[in-house]
Order: sequence, then C-alpha cells, then structure tokens
Amino acid sequence: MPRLSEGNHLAVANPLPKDAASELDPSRCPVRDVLDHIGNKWTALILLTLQAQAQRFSELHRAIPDISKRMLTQSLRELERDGLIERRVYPTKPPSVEYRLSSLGESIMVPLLGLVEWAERHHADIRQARVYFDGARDSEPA
Amino acid sequence: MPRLSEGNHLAVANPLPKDAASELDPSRCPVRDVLDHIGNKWTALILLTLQAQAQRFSELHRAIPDISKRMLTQSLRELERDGLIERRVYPTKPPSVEYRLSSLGESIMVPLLGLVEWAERHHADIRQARVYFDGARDSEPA
DNA sequence: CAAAAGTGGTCTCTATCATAGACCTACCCT
DNA sequence: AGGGTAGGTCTATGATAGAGACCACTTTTG
Repeated sequence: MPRLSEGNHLAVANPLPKDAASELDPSRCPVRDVLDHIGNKWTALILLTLQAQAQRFSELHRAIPDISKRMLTQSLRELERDGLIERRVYPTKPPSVEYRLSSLGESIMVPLLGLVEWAERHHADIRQARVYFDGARDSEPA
Repeated sequence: MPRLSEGNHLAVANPLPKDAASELDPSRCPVRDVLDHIGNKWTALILLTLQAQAQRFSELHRAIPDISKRMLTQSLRELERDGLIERRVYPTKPPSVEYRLSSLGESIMVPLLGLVEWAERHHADIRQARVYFDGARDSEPA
C-alpha cells in the first residue's frame, strides 16, 4: 500500500495537532529548549532551593551536597544566562555572591511546583510500578 | 549572616525530620527521582506525543525523527517501568506494539502541560536574556 | 522462489558530557 | 604562620547519548 508518498522530512502522516508538530523542530521548539535545561538534573533542584530564599554559593552547595562545585557553577551560569536567576556580588570583606530568582525565575516556579507536587503525590505509584515491572521480568515464563 | 537550616533542601512544604540523610539519598527524593526521568530529554517529548494519541513504535519514531531507535526503546522501557505508559502487543501478522499513556501517565500531563505552556509563553524572554548575557560579556562597560 | 520492505527492536562503537576531586586566590582569625 | 571560609577553575575518567549496522519475522512484488 502506498504510504508516505510525500517527501517531507518530517514525514508526519497523521493529522497531529499543531503543537505536536512544532515540537519536532528543536531549533524553534520552546518545550525542548526549556525542558532540556530544567531537566538538567541540577537546575530544577537549584531553582527549588532558591525559591525558599536567595542563597550564596556555599549555602547552595550545602543545601545540595552531592553536586560538585563545578556542576554548581555551571548550572548557575546557565540559569543566569537564561535569565532565571540573578547573580549579585557584594563587595564585602571576602566578596560574597548571592543568587536569587529573577521574576522570570519566580514565574517558572508555578508550573515547576505543580510537577513537584505531582512527584510527591505519585512517587509511591512509580516505585510500585517499578517493583512490579522488575518482578515480572524475573519471573517471566519461557 | 542568616544561617540556613541544614535540612531545607527541597522540602519546603514539609517540616523535615532531623533525618537529613534521607534527603541526601536521591532515590528517596521524589522530586529528584521524577525530574531526573522526565527531564531526560526524550521522555517528556514522548509523553507529549503519546498524549495526542496512542502510537506504535514506528509512529513514535516518525513523530520524533531525531531520536535514535536505541534511545526510543530505552526511553519507552523506562516510562513503562515507571508505570507512565503501557505497552500493548497485538498478535497481528507482524506483531504490532502500541504505546499509550497509563492513567498515571495522563495524570502527569497536567503539570507537564503547565510547564509546556510556561515554556511557550516565556521562550522569547529566555532567548532575549541569553542575547543580553552573551552580549554583556563582550561589551562590558567600564 | 528470491528480493524488498516494514515492524520492533538489539548491539556495538564512538564522541560527548557529567562527576569527583584536586587545586587556586584572596581574606580573616588566632 | 596555619587553618578556615568564600567562590570558584582545571583535569582525569567513567558513564551516557547518538548513529547506524544487524536481526527475526512477515507480507508483497516480480
């Protein structure tokens, strides 16, 4: 049967909604751009920590002990570059650096906290699903 | 300087017991567990694609052309293991496999779509912030 | 029959990236 | 002068993502 006679590079044969199609293009897909960043293992964690209050580098490091300084620096730079946090240097005796959410950063907290809430509410379900999945694999009949 | 309580870490909502060790353990932190997964570059994209409609392996691959089969398989397994999607094998002539959101998977779409909406709404701000950040480095005023 | 093509993957190789942790400069305290 | 804190940078290394070959099975086509 003649399927996909069209030569489109996207090759979407289904009448998918427009938002699904736009997500295919990484260069102009906001979702991928944003999600790739906040999904970066540490970024969301940093945002959530800063949401409580502005914090200094070392405070952040203590709050998230299992991040390396290098990754903390890198993640903070990225968040700063994206305008989600602000970096303020105070010319104190040893110059202290404070990181705080920008207004843009605060605005992302709303959906992000929604996800956090979901995670807390359904984490047990996920763990249970994993146990079942792994168990079913083990006792899979031949 | 304001001393941050050591147990702050993400548990903004709950009063944290002195058992800070449990917070350090990523496998026990629902937020990290969940975010690490849905932030995994492809997983959120797959969920969003499946949200439109249940799809087969090849359909998914066509819908997300720039994922390799290997990563698609791996991501689908992970999502299945976490109970977010269901894998149904139909014993057709060439056995066809259909992936669809589970009820748990549908429930995560609510906060996830919130994040998507945020991303679409603020993507311009982010890009602008990046331009400013990168430009400010070059033309740093004295 | 033989070849092609589609479905649902697995396997291997390689380039990239994150991580740990050593190191560094500057300042303060004792 | 030794040690501690602050805010990082640098490097070696292990894990990981990505590309693409390969596989078993089946239907279609010549």
